[in-house]
Amino acid sequence: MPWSGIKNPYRIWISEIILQQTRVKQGWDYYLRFIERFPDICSLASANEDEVLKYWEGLGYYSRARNLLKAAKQIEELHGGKFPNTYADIISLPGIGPYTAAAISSFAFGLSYPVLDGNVLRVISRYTSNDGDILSQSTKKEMLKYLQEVFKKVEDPAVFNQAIMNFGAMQCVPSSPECGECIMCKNCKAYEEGIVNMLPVKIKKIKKKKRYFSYFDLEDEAGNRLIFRRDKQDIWQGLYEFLMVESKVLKTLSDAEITKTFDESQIKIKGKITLTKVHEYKHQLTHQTIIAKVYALKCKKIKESGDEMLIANSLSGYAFPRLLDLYLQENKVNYD
DNA sequence: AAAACGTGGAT
DNA sequence: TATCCAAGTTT
Repeated sequence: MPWSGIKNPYRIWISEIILQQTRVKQGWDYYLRFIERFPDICSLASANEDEVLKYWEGLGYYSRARNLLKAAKQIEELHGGKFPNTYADIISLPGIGPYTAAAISSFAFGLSYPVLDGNVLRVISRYTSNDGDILSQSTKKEMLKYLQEVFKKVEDPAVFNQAIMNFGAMQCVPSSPECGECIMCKNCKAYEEGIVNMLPVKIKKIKKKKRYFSYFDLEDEAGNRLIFRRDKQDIWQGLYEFLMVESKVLKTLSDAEITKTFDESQIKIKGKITLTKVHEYKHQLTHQTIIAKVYALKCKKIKESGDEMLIANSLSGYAFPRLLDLYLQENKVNYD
């Protein structure tokens, strides 16, 4: 990994945030680019949120990027720009929870805090044959208690944390681990009981809802486009999109309905709106399925409009959800 | 305390 | 195709 062996708390912080619910392969390039553009706390703290989000574009869980910026500012104000070196100060930063606080505390400062992530949860549940639901608070508490006991004998918390996570990622894998070759099998209770494949227990009930988005990508003859920043408490907060109407059911809008939508949004346009093409996308998220139609529209000129919207000639500085990023790439929109 | 938050790759 | 999973946190 690009960050292995690094002691720089800032870099460890960035890498740990990127790795939250994200595979190394997926986050690798993001880490390199992020570090290059924002090499230290100071450069991040003075950045603009749109740019930070642009560097996060496509990675998902965008609150991570927004919190990164907030935290950098907090470090500037409360800690004089120097990364805090106590667990209490670290966990008080936005975007940093128990796992990340323990990771930074041990990796950067050698403090004795056990990490408890998905890997560790799996390893401990098998090793101790604990069939509690690892998503429940009580099971996590139980396992953390177990680890804290173990940590009394741990000399190098950083090495131990790194080791147990790697062990989970490489040996004690979720499905069909090779227990016969495992160095821990002699003391593994789940192995002894023959229930390795039953563990860990995860009880989750996610109900997926379907949402239907109609996007209107209006471009004028000068190549200007109309975009909006998503600021509501919803998916993709802080990212940009075209004028959008959400509906309960899938529908195809007529030219008249499209024109009406622009009229109602009090957008001033010179010339008639003409439809070039309708693109369809299905986008799968954890808790919802987005079914989107993107109407590619042209007009003579987009005039100044309300302050919630933006008329942009180049879209390269704005972060878009993957769905729209795909659309922009497919249509070779001025996007650099 | 449960539900929401993204995306891509594996099963 | 559907579901699960990945170095979790916030509300």
